[in-house]
Amino acid sequence: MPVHNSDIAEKLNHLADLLEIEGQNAFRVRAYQNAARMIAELPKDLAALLSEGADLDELPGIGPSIAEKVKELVNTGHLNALETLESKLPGHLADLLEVPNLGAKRVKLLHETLGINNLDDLNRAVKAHQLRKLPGFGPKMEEKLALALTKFTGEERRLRLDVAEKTADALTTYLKETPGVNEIVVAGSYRRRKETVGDLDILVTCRPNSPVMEQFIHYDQVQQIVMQGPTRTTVILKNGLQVDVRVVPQKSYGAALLYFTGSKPHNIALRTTATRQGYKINEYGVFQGETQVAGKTEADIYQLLGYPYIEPELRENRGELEAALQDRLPRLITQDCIQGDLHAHTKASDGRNTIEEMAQAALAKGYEYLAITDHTQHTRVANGLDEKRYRKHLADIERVNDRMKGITILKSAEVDILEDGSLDLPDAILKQMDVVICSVHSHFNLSNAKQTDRVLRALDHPCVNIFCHPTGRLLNKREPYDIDLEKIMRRALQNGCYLELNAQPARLDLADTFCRMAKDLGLKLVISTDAHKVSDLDYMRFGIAQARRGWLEASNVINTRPLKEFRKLLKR
DNA sequence: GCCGTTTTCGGCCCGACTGTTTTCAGTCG
Repeated sequence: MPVHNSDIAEKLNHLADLLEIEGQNAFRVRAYQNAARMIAELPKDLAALLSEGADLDELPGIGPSIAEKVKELVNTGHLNALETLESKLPGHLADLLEVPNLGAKRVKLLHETLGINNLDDLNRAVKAHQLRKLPGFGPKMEEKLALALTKFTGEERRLRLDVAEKTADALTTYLKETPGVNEIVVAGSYRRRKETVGDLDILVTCRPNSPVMEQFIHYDQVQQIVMQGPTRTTVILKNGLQVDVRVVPQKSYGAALLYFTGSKPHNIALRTTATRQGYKINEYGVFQGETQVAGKTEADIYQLLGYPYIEPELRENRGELEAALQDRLPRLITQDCIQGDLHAHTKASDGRNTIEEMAQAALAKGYEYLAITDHTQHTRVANGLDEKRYRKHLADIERVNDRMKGITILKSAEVDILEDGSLDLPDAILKQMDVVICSVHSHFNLSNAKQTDRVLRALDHPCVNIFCHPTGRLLNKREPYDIDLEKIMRRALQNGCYLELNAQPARLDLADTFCRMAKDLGLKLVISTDAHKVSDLDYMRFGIAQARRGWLEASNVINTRPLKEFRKLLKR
């Protein structure tokens, strides 16, 4: 069975957990966690890199020891070091680390004194009041753990960005009503525009004695107060989302914003640099001795340390600090660069609005063009069009196009790629389209080789221009299908076609790391909303955010081009 | 275990809050 990066990352994380419980050096533990994170984010399979003879310890965070372990995993499917450790510590012990307020030290103590090996054991011990006798535990901790265990599912809960946005908007509006509040900003992965967020980090500056924390804990959506102090309060909302509010003085605003925006690895890297330069960074500012030398704005801090401003979407410690020093930071794409949307449905298949309504909405956005891309016959659930209906639909598009001023409607369809890689409409019809986009909507479970070949065959069809939502994933709902995207990208490049970054917040497909892979390969992308109604055209901003996370510039995205140039780029 | 424009050895971000303490360890972000 092939070993994927996610499997390797999971094993390394498990190894890190057990080493931590065993009481190993914390930095050694972190080395495994760092490597696991880097590997999980890598767009290319390590197994493939190894078979090409690549030197793994050239990857950041991987040295000789971890490189050896990855090799072992890829070649044998086993990891001796992990298995040895599992023979000493029960395999499910690491599950306990996921329980709030339990870290390595406490888990070790529970295991050694009460023989607790898993969540069930912990449940029993809590109910039997055995914990309060242990050193470092007491009645309060026992109570907290009991409460945590009733809700604990073991699954990490991350909210889609668009869902989190609604929660954040309502809460910040409410907090702004507090007397004395100056600035409120949602930082964290939300500000970095990650596709999902685990919690909300809200930063507040206010006059002294502003009752903002009181206001916060009395928000009607608060279910539980996790902790409460003068500068930091954490609650869980009724929808399960954790929210942290931090209050800092105005002179620390930039430092606090930088700190709470993260990411953690970006901050650690930045602080390490600061230390080398004789400074200390914390959330209150940059300090030389006792003196604050920067901190009012983020830009001041970057500048002091010798960096240009780094956009939040880039702060993942994926090379942005090095690029900044060498003046190689991308000029990230912005929404006003977009000249047209290349993926939109109408009532003809599963959309809610007419061709004209969609075109009017696109015109109102200032677009020069809009492709109408209804489904084809094979996607029956979406009322896909067969040849006969499609011919009539083409005529409808032409009629509306003749009537409309100020925008060009492009004749198109989201053509199904069938299981064998053939297309769902005859060539004679495809040839009449201005642009042909195609997608996988069935047979998600093919092997990597078959799925890849299927799409390669579609890309080899001379009429095809764009391959849509290339991995088929639905965030929190459906895993991506197994496909070799690097091969797909190389073929697209070779054939003069493109991949879509689908801006639907439930898809955001391509992922940021694949956007960057495309850029590195020299393949341009299209950012499209896949709108099924007029208001969905607003999803463009999620696509733009994802593109920015993938280091894309306007020049990497073909629907930033005016129509005339765009048409030229479609020629294969 | 990883890493290097002070280093191939000796570092590795830094602070808030809680509970159990009698001055602090553990957890978390």
